[in-house]
Amino acid sequence: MWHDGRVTTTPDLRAAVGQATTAPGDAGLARRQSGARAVYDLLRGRIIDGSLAPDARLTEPVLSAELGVSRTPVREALRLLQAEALVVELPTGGVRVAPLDVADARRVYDVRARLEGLLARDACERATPDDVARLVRLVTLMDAVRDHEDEVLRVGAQFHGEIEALADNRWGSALLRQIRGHVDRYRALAARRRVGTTDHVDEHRAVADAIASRDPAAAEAAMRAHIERSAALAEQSLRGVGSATDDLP
Amino acid sequence: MWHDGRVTTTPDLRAAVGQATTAPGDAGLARRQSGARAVYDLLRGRIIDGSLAPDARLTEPVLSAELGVSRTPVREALRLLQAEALVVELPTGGVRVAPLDVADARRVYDVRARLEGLLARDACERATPDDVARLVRLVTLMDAVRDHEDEVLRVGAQFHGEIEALADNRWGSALLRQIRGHVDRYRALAARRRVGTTDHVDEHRAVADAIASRDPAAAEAAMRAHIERSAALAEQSLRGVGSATDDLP
DNA sequence: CACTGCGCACTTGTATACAAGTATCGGTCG
DNA sequence: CGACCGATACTTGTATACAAGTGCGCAGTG
Repeated sequence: MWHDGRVTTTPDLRAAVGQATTAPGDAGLARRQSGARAVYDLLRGRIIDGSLAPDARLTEPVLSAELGVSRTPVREALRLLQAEALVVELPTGGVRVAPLDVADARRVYDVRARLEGLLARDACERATPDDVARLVRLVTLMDAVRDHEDEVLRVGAQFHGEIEALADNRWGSALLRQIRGHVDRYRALAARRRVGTTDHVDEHRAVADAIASRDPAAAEAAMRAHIERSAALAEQSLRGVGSATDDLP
Repeated sequence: MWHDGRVTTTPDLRAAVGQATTAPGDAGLARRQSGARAVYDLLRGRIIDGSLAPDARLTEPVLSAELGVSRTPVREALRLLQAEALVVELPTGGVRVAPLDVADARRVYDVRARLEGLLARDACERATPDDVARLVRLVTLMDAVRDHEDEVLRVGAQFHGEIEALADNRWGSALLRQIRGHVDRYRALAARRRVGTTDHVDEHRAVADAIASRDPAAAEAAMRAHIERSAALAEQSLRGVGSATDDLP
């Protein structure tokens, strides 16, 4: 499955398009689920989880046929993915799934560290006492579930989401969203080979404490340090998985 | 012209499409100048320079007619602009030129400061003695032309481009490109009302010195400080131009 | 005169048709 | 047997046709 260039197993693709991943939380946006969006969501998920292999060529006609839509929405979805750099343009004009360059993962995390650091700073400058209390509560909760890694991850995501919401920084959020797909992709790749873990609880607590102390610079530094430790861990986990991405010449 | 929602004057639009802004420096990329790209370049330029007013509604049929191409490339160009946030989606599905929110300019510069800071750090870690010499030479050149503001700006752009090239950080560059249009847009808006200037020469020299000293953290800090001073200047210049953007309710 | 209901014109989203360029594969020739 | 050449099939890019949903305006009415 990993090396197969096409959409394998063909499971309810046509069903997925037209309904797509309708997250229950999106109650606010009553968007007309344009088929292009559905195709985009589908392909994006498959690229991130690896069922669409790196370097796999994606052509509009075969995607059209397999998904049961015309080329138009497929084309639009591919352009969206291209803007997100999840697919790269071939010299001839087509696209292929972006290669997995493990060395580049570091770069993704570097950028993420700066952006999330900025958001932490902004959050610190805007947080009300109630907000601070909520962050502290999340850290306490994380501590309580610290033995269940997936729970820790879930609470962690919630923590970061809270920071992002507090920051209310449109540009920071937009750019973070731009690279989130790649972060998730590397994370999915490293998931199988986790070699260790940092102390998520303490690192998050450091961020929360800095915000509680109303020290924006400290908040930024703590968040940045946290992401950079995550980066080091991911890098360590990824080292050696190159054997699973034998696509580069 | 400022308040007119449509493409005014209609000067050689059809001529522009099909040839487009073929920058002489783009010799490396022998891209088939797809009409969609030409439309994108054209609209992007008009949004940045203000000839397409903020909040102006852009509809595919009229753009098609005025540019002499079908809706397909127009649609694609609009989606690219949307991904870049230079146009925003209307609830009904159409798009309009992104409003000019002066308060948001600060956010753009904040993000830019982090990204360029990261690039300066990376550049510092990779620069060869020759590279350092080139940067120093640019600062010297900037000093020599310090009385001609446009020349200073030109050399400054070259300096930043050199840093970016040295950094060789795909993600930093990609995200920087994402917001460059907005930076240019605010800069164009502020150009008419420049109220002062920071000492570009000294600020750039600080960056070059840090890199020459092989101090990545200092390079990052110097670049970040430089951008933040530019931000303060732009903010100051922009204050009061709200009268020129009387579009919000 | 204000309000309500209908109808039109316009918009986007999708599908399909057409043109042009390119890589590939087979055949043929040296 | 290898290399070159031509034709074919496939790709993207563009144009056009069709369908559906939405807002706006106008007329009629209380």
